Amino acid sequence: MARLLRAHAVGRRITAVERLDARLPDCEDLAGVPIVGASRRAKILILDLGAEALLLHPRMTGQLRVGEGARSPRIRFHLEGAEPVVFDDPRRFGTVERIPLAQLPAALAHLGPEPWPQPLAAAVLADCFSGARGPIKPALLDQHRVAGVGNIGASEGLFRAGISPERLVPTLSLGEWAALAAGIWAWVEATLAEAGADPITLLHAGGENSFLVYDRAGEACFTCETRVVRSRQAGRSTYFCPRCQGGE
DNA sequence: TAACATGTTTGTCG
DNA sequence: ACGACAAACATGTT
Repeated sequence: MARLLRAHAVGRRITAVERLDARLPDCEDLAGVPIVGASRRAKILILDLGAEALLLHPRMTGQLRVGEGARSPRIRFHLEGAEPVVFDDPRRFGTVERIPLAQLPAALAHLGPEPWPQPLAAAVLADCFSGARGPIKPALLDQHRVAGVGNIGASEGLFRAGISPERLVPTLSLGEWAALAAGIWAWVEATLAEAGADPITLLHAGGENSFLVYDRAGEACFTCETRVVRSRQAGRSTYFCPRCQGGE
């Protein structure tokens, strides 16, 4: 989505903002403001508007679309010389926030380091989990430790690393932290490779995607044919191959 | 119908 | 103070 914004919106001027959901902030006064840049931190999209920053978080079901076709549009940014960018979000968990540009670092300060585009060094990743005692998978969802890994990414990263989601954090070796850093990185790469074909279309559970274990309970592991298991950790579904991710 | 859902924060409890 | 976890957000899908 950051790529989409860079390709489509950066360098253009906002001509009008149509807010269709009153829970989002009023953006009428952004008419005439140029979009200077677009970036991303964790899963937060950041539009640089010069004096302020616009933060968009898609959460569960939010998507960015260009032009018409949105099913549940919440806010529409009209641009000079281009189709509008629409924040389409049926479940309405997504957020839009306006902050002065100077407050941007503070607004993102709670986030742990990025596991992509540079894979985290094993020692750095291990450091992120200092103090954690419980199973690795729920800890991986904590944005303070590592940024941008959600429920799908945690299962997919652990599978690629060959580490059981039940493994207790203090028992992981340096080699396993390295494998996990590589596993998370590979998951992001695989996701972007598919999204790259059409930057507007996101991947969805149950749809066409490259999930190796997520949402595949009872199906054969692509590596060893063992049935993928679904369990529940901290109230969230976890998927794993009990053979490839053996141990505790 | 009931159960479950891709993300993240918040409050509660130990 | 810190870690762990259930609940909450609002709606759609199985």
